[in-house]
Amino acid sequence: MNATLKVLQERGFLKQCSDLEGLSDLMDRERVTFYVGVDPTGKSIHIGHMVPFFAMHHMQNMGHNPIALLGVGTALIGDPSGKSEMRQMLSLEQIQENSRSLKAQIGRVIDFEADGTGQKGRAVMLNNHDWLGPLNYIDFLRDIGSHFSVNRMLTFESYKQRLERGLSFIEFNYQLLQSFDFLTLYREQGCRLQIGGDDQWGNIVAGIELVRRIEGGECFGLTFNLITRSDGHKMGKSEKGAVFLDPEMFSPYDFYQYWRNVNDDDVVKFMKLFTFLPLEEIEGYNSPRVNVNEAKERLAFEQTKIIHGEEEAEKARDAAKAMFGGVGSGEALESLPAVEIEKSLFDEGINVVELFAMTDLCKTNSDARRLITQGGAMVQDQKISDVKQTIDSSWIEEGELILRAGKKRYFRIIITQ
RNA sequence: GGGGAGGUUCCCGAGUGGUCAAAGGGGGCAGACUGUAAAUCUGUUGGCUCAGCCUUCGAAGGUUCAAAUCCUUCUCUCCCCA
Repeated sequence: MNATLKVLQERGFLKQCSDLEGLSDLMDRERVTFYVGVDPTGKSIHIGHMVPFFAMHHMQNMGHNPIALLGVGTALIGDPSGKSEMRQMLSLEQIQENSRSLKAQIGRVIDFEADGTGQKGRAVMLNNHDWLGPLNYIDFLRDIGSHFSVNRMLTFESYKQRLERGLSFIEFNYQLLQSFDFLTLYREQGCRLQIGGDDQWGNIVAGIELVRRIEGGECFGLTFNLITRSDGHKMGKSEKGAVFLDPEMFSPYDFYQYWRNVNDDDVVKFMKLFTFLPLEEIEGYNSPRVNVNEAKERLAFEQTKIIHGEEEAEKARDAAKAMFGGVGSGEALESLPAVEIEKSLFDEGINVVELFAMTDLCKTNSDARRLITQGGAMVQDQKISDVKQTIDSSWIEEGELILRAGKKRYFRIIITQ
């Protein structure tokens, strides 16, 4: 098998390939241009969306040329694959704004600077609105639509399910548009391969067939395992919602903690998929002699480094160590979420319930009251169980207060004049 | 256009005049157990000046001592027929 494919296989990416042997031969012979699509339906992608990009990273490093295709055009429609509900329609402006932030995020693992003269392949980002936008309906129906059989499409699992719940006509067209993307990239960029999550299998195959019918060209499809957690929870979902890459939406500290707390059974799997550590090194963590917690720390650090940079990763790691190791030192505390409160508020003391409600630890007073009643609230490492407790300036140390909700959530209050 | 079924608290989903802030499950939060894991068990899960009060059951009106439950209009969704 081709060396690049072997890497992907060993790291646990591969699920299906339209023609593994053929693709392997092609990749042995030449630098292959390949693409993956991403829908700019939100301001930030979350970690579950990153799998194909990590795969893409390895492929680029081994000399193949990635195209990250922003589905600005298709996002206006919505892909029915794997979705149980109709998607919300977004405005073009919203989508284009989303696209800008996505490119930066994808840039964390794909090198868009590489020009393809070195070992690395050349990477570009394209936008399918460029060719879907100007499409003429009649021409499209005649040239592309004629190649699709409704009977055939209805046999696809993704559509079958949607028939139960309802499927609008424009959503039904998604497959045609995605196939047209592939055709366009084949013609204009010499793209031979489309990769994606396994939920994209049907659409990818449709694209390959379209290229063969119209251009007689041979293209390939490769899908990756949809990542699941061993506890059955959805990958990329945390207590705080989806694990977004945007630090504004999901702080680097929480990001680190998400990986730090993955299931034992998932650590090695995730290291292979979501870090660039060499496989031999990862295997080292597979041994029962190694403490899983060391492995988790490594996973969390590496992953945070890739997405948020080394500095943030170190800060998150130090903060976590300080918090869970016992006493927190001043420096490490800096990456904890914090709020500034005026000193005067503490002159007469403030009720704990209100204090907690001012932080992100509790949404409302009731929420804070519950936390305290149930014994989960702490101020400066002292358990507070009385909702009437007052916190005054005598609690303040070194100009701050550390609040804690439960075992894992901390919040820093900085006292200002 | 005709006929039918529906819109319930974060989600799914009970509830068909007072005993409903609304069953049950999921999810979340907290506690116990631990390893900052999982599983398990327990508690909790609208808001507030919290033994009391206030706002919720698609929207607006109405009937009633009393409505998520009845009536009217509007609105949205789904299904069947054309």
